[in-house]
Amino acid sequence: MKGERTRQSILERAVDVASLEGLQGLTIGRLADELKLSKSGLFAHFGSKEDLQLATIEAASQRYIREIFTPALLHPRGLPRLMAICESWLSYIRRGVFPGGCFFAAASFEFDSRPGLVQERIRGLMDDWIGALEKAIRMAQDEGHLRQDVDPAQLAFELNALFFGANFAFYLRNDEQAIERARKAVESRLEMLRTIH
Amino acid sequence: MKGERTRQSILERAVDVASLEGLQGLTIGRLADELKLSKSGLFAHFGSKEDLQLATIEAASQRYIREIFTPALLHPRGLPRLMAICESWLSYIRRGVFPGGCFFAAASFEFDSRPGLVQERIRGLMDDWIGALEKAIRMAQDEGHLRQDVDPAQLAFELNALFFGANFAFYLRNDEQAIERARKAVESRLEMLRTIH
DNA sequence: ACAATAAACGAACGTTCGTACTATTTTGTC
DNA sequence: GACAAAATAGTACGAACGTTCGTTTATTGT
Repeated sequence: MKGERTRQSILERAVDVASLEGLQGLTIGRLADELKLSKSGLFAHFGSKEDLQLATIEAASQRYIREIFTPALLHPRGLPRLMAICESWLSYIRRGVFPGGCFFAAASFEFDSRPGLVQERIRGLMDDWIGALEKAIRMAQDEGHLRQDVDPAQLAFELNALFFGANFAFYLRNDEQAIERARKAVESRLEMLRTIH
Repeated sequence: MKGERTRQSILERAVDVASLEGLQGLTIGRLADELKLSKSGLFAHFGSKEDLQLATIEAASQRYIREIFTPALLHPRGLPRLMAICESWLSYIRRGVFPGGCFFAAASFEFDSRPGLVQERIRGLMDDWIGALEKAIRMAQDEGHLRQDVDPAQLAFELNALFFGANFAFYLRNDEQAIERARKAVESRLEMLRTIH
């Protein structure tokens, strides 16, 4: 099937454009021009703008998982894996996996007050992401690496906040030290909650 | 002058709409409809869409300063004032000062990769905000409330990240506990960096 | 090779966008 | 209350939006 290949190439580009201009700034005409496709030919792959947005979110999710999660799973469960996830996240910002910064941070703020299918999907994926962080934290407790009195939801909240903060400072403020600052904050927080010092 | 009054009422509404739909989702036609003005009548107050966006940012900035900064300045300089700023920020989210969540968090992520006057203004205001946080931290050091080896830029980064994280969790994830989590994280961080325990 | 199917195109739809003009109403001052 | 100025309305424009349609070109399976 050639259509599937075309669809994938459309979505790869759509993810990049959306990370730069937002999911609402992602327009079918512009996307078609950039890919040298006709508007109608591109449109036929999706059927509606909302469908295109949803498909773009799925494609971004795959990239996210591939770049952040899969590599981190190679590390042994417990604190090493949790730290690998954090490292992975920060390097994902530095490497510019999405040209406009973290796709999901941007989408989260863009759609946090816009009910609809798009919001629901973003919320679902962010729930998954925070849930995965919490799971990694719980594993670190089970392995005896982190103190038992740590609240996984609390720590996941804090780590995620530092990630978003790094994205903000790095991309908007052009603060080259942002990533280093986030790393330092993550490390000192985890160091404080370790069982063995 | 009646024009100035009209302009202010336009901007008040523009700030609310932009916090919900973004600065690019803020359209002149829609704004005119909501305010029962003609498109051209409204447009005449600004002269261009970009000017409207810039004026909206200024109006949002005034609201931000009024709601967060001015009340905090009533507290004595040093740790009390720094904590008041943090409290003020979190209550500003809970109170829904902007209907779509923090205007500047949203604008920061919307324009972090879109060069232009709007981005420059947002960057400038965010620099001011982080700078104000750093200043409050330095004052707390000068007053002997915070340890001298604290890096103001590092702590300001962390506090701001927790604020943005709270905004994210509260508005997108509907996490009622988000604000409490942020407060806890802020308090434990400040507690750790105090001179006297 | 050929028919069946899938994919892409081009033109047009109605709507909304931002912006430019001109006309009309409202306001403040003498 | 007349009059200039300021504020608002009205109309129109070209461009871009998402979407639909009928047609043409490529690809596939036999």
